[in-house]
Order: sequence, then C-alpha cells, then structure tokens
Amino acid sequence: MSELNERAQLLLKALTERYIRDGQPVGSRTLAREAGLKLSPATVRNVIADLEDLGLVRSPHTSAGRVPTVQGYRLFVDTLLSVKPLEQETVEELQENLEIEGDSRGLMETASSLLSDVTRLAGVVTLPRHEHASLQRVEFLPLSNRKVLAILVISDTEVQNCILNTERDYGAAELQQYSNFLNEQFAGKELHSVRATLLAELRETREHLNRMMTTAMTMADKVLGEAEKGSDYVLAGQTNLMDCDELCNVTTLRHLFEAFDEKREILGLLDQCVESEGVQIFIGEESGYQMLDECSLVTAPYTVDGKVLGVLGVIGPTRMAYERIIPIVDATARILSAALNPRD
Amino acid sequence: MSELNERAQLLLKALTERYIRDGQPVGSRTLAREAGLKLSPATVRNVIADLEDLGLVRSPHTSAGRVPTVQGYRLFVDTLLSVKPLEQETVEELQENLEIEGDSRGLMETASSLLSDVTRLAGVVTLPRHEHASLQRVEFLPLSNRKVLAILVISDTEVQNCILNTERDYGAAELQQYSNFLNEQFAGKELHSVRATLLAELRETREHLNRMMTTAMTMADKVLGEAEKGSDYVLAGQTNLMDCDELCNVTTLRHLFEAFDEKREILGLLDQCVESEGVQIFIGEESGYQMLDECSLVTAPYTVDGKVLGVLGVIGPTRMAYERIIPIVDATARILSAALNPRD
DNA sequence: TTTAGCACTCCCGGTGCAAGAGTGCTAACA
DNA sequence: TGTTAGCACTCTTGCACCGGGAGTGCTAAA
Repeated sequence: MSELNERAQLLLKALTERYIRDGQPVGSRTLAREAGLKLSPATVRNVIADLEDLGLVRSPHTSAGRVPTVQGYRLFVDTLLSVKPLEQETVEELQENLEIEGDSRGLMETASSLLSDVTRLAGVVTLPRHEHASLQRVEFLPLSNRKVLAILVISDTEVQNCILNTERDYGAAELQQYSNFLNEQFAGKELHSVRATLLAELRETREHLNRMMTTAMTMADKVLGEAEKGSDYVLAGQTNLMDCDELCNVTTLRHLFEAFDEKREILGLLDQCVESEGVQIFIGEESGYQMLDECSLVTAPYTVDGKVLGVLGVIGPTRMAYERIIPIVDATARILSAALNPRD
Repeated sequence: MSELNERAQLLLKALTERYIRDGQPVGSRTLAREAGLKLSPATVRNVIADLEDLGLVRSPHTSAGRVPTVQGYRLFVDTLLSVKPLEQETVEELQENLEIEGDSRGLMETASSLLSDVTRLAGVVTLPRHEHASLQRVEFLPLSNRKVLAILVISDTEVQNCILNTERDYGAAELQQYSNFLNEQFAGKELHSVRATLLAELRETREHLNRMMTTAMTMADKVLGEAEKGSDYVLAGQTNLMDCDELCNVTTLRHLFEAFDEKREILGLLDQCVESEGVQIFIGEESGYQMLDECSLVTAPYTVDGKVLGVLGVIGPTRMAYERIIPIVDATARILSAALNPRD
C-alpha cells in the first residue's frame, strides 16, 4: 500500500527491463545479479513478494520467475523509464524520407512504413482530418458517358477527386459556371459548414433556385460527402508482429488482423489520442479492446499550425522496448508535422 | 505409364473430394465406402498403390491414408472436376455490388472484398493496366506554395492526379495554355507513346522549344511517370487464410503475408495470367514461388472492349473447394468486365 | 481380378520419472 | 529489524515408454 521505496522501484525497473530484453520470467537470483544492488536472492524475493501483493508483477505459475503486470508496465513507463536519446542516424533517416512530395496520403504511407521499419513493429498513421479544413476550390471537368469529374482542393497537399454519375452530359462551359458559382460562395469556408449550408439550401429553396444551382450543389454535396467520411488510417509492417513470440499464435494474430481490416475499433482508439499533447501510451487491456490485450499502442499527434490533424503511432506487444519506441514515435510526429507545415 | 483407367480416375476424384472436404488423409476403407463402387478396401489399396507410383497421391507417413499431390490436384482440376453451377444468389450479390460508381480503384476494392467474402479466402484484383490506354485529357490547376495540381484523364472511370512541386508559382492562364498545347498534340494517343515522344523531344530540342513548352512537357512527363509505374493490386480478406489449418502456422503465414506486402512477386505471378483466355490455376509449387507452396491461385482476366485490362482471383490453400471457387472467379471476372464496359 | 487375413508400421495420447529452476518459509545472524 | 542461508516444496520440461487405433503391404485363397 505505502509508496514504493527506492529499492523496490529499482527492482521493478530491473525486472521489467530484463523481461523486455529476453522475454523470460525473471527469477530472484537473476534479478539480484541484474539490479546491481548487493542483495541476496532471498532478500530480492521478499521485495518481489510485496510487488506481487501490489499487483505490479505476477508469476505465470508457481515456480517460475515474475513478469510485470499491466499495472507494473504502467508504473514503469510513467515513472521509472529512462528514455534513450535517439540515434542521430534514425533521425536523419526519418527526416530524409519525410520530405513532402505529392499528396498527403503518400506522405502518411511513408511515415507509416518508416515507423514500422525503424521500430520493427507495426506503424500506423491516421489520415489528416478535414473537419476544420476549409475548401480552397472546386472544379468540375466533363467526362464522356454522363460522368463528371469533380475536384476538391483542400490545401496544397490535399486534393480529392471523385467521378460523379449524372443524368445527362454536361459541357465544359456549363460546368465552369457551376464551379465559379460555388467558388465565389464557398471558397475559404470550412468544409462542414459548406456542407451544412448546401444541404439546407437544397432542401429549403429547391424550387426557387434555377436548375443550374441545384445541379452544382448536388454535385458539390456528393464530393463533400466523400471527403468527410474519409476517417481512415494507414497501417504498415503488420508482419513484424508475427515475429513477437507473445503474439505468435494464430488466434491472437487473427483477432488482431481482423481488427486492422475492420478499422473501426482501431480508429476509435486512435481518435482518443488526438486530445493529448504529446506521446500517449495504452498498455494491454487499458485500451479497452480485447484484440489489443497483449499489445501496447504508443501514439503522438501531428499538427499543422498548432492544430492537431491526426495521430501516428506504433502497435506492438506489451513487452516492447518502450525506452526506444517512445522517442521514435515522438520524433516522427515532430518531423511529420514539420514536413506538413508550409515553410518559407 | 499407361493411361489411368476409369476406376482409378474415379477413385482419385473421390479421394481428392473427400480430402478437400475434411482435410484428413483418406484411408482405403473410407474411400471404398465413399466412391460408391462396390469394392473392398483391399482392392482400393491396390489401385491407390498405382496412383502413388504415378505420383498422384502420397501418404504423410507410413500408416496414414493418402492425400493428393500437386500432380494429383492438377489432374483433378483439369479432367475430373465437375464444377458446381453458381447459386443464383451469389451471382446477384456480385452483380448488385459491382455497379460502377466512382473511380476504378474503388471498384477493384469492392471486387476484391466480394471475392474474399464469397469464397472465404483471400481475393485479389490487379488495377487496370494503362499500357495500351490512351490519354483523354490533361489539366493543370494552380495551387499555392509553388505547387501545381496535374490531372490526367485516361477514361471515364480512370483519373489520376498528382501534385507537382515546381520552381515557381504558375497562374491559371499560363497553365491553361500548357494543357491546351498538350491536349492538342497528344489527346487520344497511347500513354506510353506520349511519354516516349515527350522524353525524346525534351532531350533533343530542349534549346529550340520555348520555355513554356518545356515546362508543360516536364510536368506532363512527371504525371505520366506516376501513372505508368502504377502496376499494383488490391488484396482483401487475408485474414480468411488464417482459418485454413494447412496454413495455420506462424512461419508459413508470415512468409505469405510478407509476400503480400512486398507485392512484387505476387504481381509477377498475376501478370502471367494476363495472357490466358479464361480461368487459370496455379497449384502449390507450380507457381514457382516458395511462399505459395501450400497455396493455390485461381485467376481470370477482366477485359474492356475485348482487351485484357487486368486479372482478378483468389488465393487459398491448395486444399480448396475448386468446384466452387472456379465458377465464382469466372463469374466475377465477367461481371466486372461488364461493369467496366460502357453500356448504352 | 478381387478379396480376406494378418503382421507390421507409425501416430497419438497418456503416464512416469528425473533434472532444473524458482519459490515460500523459517531460523539464524548483524 | 532488516538481511541472509538453508531447505522443503512446486511446477515445468524433456524424455522414454506403452497401448490403442488406423491404415498399410503382402500373401494366399476365391
């Protein structure tokens, strides 16, 4: 119950580090050697027994060593962890590869693979949210066969296009009129307010507006619908998880991969991380999602102009090298933010 | 060796069907009952011994029943298989969901998930190849921050866009000039010839052309480069493979999933299927790729205007229900082709 | 050519055993 | 009072062994 004294903390730290390193339950003899304290195994056993009472460690079976519980990990990452400073080469690798080039989806994909390569775990990056983005411009181009190409420019790096099926062919000039109209009225407005206005006007004044307006609005609305539903993420390096021995049974993996495919739950979890300022960590069952029971998630938000656009992170086994992963996730988020912010 | 007599064929068929059904090596007693012939187990054993000499079946160990070898499966699918006619509801499900709406990538994604849902295996669809596609139109739109949005219209259902970093800002009018120029010169030409011409002209006459042309061409070339390298595929339902007991060990799965991520090898294999007219099947090691040793691949090409644009198919364990899978793949390819072909 | 009979092989699950690792407890020690 | 040595105990792990079951291959008879 009382606060953990220094020795107990040190032992928990040593135990956790050792267990993270080689995945075997740690016994008192090993720990006594490991911790650097001049203590006999018997003494260590006494301390460990206390830690067990506090629910910080447990033994897989009667005569095995101890492994950290979720609470043990929590305490470890919150107060005991000494994060490694990043190696310069890792930072450089990240910086070199996160030069913005092309659209933002491509960038998120690189970020995700970089994360997974550097950490040897699964990397995940949510696509930028458009909620507070504003509409820069809309363009319509005629295609053949009663189709129209709609292009939605949200920012320099964020363009969405969508092919609309219409009830007749439109000419270039006519479409130009529509887009001019929309641009005049809505350019610079926030996407969701644009959409709300459009919907309202469509409903209320359908009769009063001329045919052109209606068509333009219906089109614009369809495109916006596409753009808004785009809550999504990019995952890379799932296969790395198949190397972790704690996840290495087919049923666990299956649940995990199904959740990746399903996306909904993972997205829900990632959305929770948008709030936090810096690195956030979910350990094992803390996430509240069963398929992540044996996993931890380390995330950090990325921003443009101080506004959080999304989060990136790493999914791996609970027993991951936090002291290495945390700074990597942190740095990646910073570098990605830097890449997204328009310089000069 | 002599031709297989009818009885041997019948037994091989029964054996394969039975093995596909429940995954256990089939013994002579079971087979004698199964085949419907009035034969004693001993007789069956004799026949089976011949099949084994021919390399069509093998036993996992001395005193187990027999399972088909790759050659056995080959013979089975080539000459013994009685394909099930598709259930009407499956066809309807496919047809309803493969209505074209939006761009072709979306369509391929639906096709892929449909395949995986209906077969309970992994579905794969290659994206349409652009090699013989022709350029319908190019458009450039100015963005801020020294960026230009290039849009490449290939067909009604195939649009590609790409954000170019340029060395200065361009105005709308100027860009319009460029695209007009390119459209006049290249609209309707095949993509790769457009590209070749561009490259050649760029090299040879760089000095003679005015600045505008050069810029326009460089831009167009960048976009085309993007468009051409786009040999890619969409995969769905990988997790289904985790249910197949023959693939259910982590190392096999890892190799497989790594190959899926890598894409190169799988693409190579899929490209080989472009040639064939109809359904094509690779069984186990026939594919030549080690990670597919325990897998079979059933593919069929999809076409527009009689030209093959790509292939779709199903990846599953060697022991899959061919008589059900083959017609599904076949039908899906037809329906997808129909959806892509401009009607009316 | 087909079949019955039979010895043989191999897998599989259960059991027993010994070694090893680690614990919890107790009693002695500083 | 905190630390340590000693010791009995528990539990895993690997190994060998055994018996039943399934299925084969061979031989000889129908």
